[in-house]
Amino acid sequence: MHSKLPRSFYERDDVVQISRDLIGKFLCTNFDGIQTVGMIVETEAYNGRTDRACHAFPDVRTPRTETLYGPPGQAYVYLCYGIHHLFNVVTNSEGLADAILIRAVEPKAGLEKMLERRNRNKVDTTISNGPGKLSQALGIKTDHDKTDLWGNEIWIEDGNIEVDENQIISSTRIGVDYAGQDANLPWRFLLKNSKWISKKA
DNA sequence: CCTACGATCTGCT
DNA sequence: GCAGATCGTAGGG
Repeated sequence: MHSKLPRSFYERDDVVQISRDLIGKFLCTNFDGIQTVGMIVETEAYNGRTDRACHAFPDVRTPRTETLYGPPGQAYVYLCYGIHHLFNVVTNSEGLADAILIRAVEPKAGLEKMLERRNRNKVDTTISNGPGKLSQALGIKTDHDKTDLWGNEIWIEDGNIEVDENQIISSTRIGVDYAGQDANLPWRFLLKNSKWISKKA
């Protein structure tokens, strides 16, 4: 049985642990009656209070970061480089701006639709091996910012894939050089031996 | 108002 | 390996 992750999954206070727990889970979307599914193989944790790399650090409330301060279990989708829609999961409790960036998925269902959205004609790893690419493949845009993850458009399922702790690799996060020392935090998590990740650890 | 730049991707060399 | 794309956001005047 595949079941949607409950609100309690996102409400926990350790964003790093939740990032690990998301490896192997299924990210699903359903727009206009067409479902697409990808297994999460790469994540990054961002802590709103201690982490310079987080958009909300140290306590920056702006129209954009309001989502991060909102309820856990919602999507935080923002535009990067004016082109890419990056999908994050808000965690912890309301008022605490923690989030997890989903960086890569292994396509599992709705491959035809993913190809169409990506403007490709053949499935290979480049279909979804990066945060901008997977959002495009799954049809996620900034319009979906603040979407609840237990609704009918975007959700995450437990696909009952057993992922042992030693199957998860950690490394430093990508593209956060601006964060000084915090760029060295090992808060990127990868499914070992997956060919669907964005870059090797 | 104005400016600088980004949790990236692609195509070309 | 590298430059260009492309625009919302944040911060300063």
